[in-house]
Amino acid sequence: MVTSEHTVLTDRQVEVLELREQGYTQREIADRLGTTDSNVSAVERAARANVEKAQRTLDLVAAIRAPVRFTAPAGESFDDLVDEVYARGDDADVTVAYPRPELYSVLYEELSAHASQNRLETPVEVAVSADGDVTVHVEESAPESETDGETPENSSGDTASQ
Amino acid sequence: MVTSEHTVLTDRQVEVLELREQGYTQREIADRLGTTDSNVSAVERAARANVEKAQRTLDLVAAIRAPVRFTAPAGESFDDLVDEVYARGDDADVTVAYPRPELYSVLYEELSAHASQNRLETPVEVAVSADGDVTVHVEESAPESETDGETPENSSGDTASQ
DNA sequence: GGCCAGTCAAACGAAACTGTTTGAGTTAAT
DNA sequence: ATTAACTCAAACAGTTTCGTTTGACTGGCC
Repeated sequence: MVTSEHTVLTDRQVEVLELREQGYTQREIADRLGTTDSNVSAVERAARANVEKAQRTLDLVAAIRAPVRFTAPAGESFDDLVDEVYARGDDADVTVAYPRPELYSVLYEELSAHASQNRLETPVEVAVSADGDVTVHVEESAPESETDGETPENSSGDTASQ
Repeated sequence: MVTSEHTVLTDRQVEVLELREQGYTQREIADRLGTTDSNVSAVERAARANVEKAQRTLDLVAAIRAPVRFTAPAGESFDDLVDEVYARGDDADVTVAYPRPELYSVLYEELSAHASQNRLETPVEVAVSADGDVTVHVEESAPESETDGETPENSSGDTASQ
């Protein structure tokens, strides 16, 4: 029973993930644990969601710690974006760890879904870490709901809310 | 405002971490957010704890996915432990990514706190990943009685506890 | 001594998350 | 058409975590 505590996973989730990795089907695990395959599916899904959250969290703090951070506006071309990465890196005394063609393809690979004709369709947040790694992140758009007029972010009210 | 969602951090925690990284004191942040320095301290502590949890979580799933996993018993010598790592690696067709002296020192560095006179003081869980990385983990504490029984039989009605 | 920056514990209500059940749905193979 | 393996949504009660407040505390530094 590997660990359990001090992680974002529960004991149950670790249990299921472990057995799953060993090749058991959800039904087999359900029988062993005395529950239903539906339940095992749900627990496994929650577990994998938590692992992804953990991964994203580390990406986030890496971005927070990055000495170079800026937002590339929608409409910017890939060429300009590449230029900007190098320029901002210079300003902060950071050496970007990729030569130009490589940086170009790295950016393209991760942004092609949000670009067309070599131009960004949405604003993109760019970070360059202290060791020159370049990371990009696309802000999610506001999720849609039946009722309009959402205010997902704080509106500068000092109302202590949680 | 980098991201927020789909991580293990709350908006507040990201906010504090971000401002902290930019060099503000807790009091300055408290004034800006309209709360107390004590509160900022608490939020920051929770945030850092969550980041550590995220890191540990990824370590855990790496261990779960590892093709080689075994528990070295208390009392085993470091030399035997090193031997065992190579032997078990061979069994699973995994090439350990360290030559002997290096593996020895890597293990020693991480286990010296739980060893004396070149022998383990507690059982240690060892994992070798598919690419040959070796990881160790020391179980926290033994809560209660423990029976061996490794047979994967349905043994009892374990009340679903969480 | 008085500041400054920060930590820690206990308490609180509010919000989020947990595993579980139930029931329906999908996809592929036989 | 049946089965196996799995997904998904909604609901539930129980647990955990959240931010916050209050108050006391530790070290440095002047």
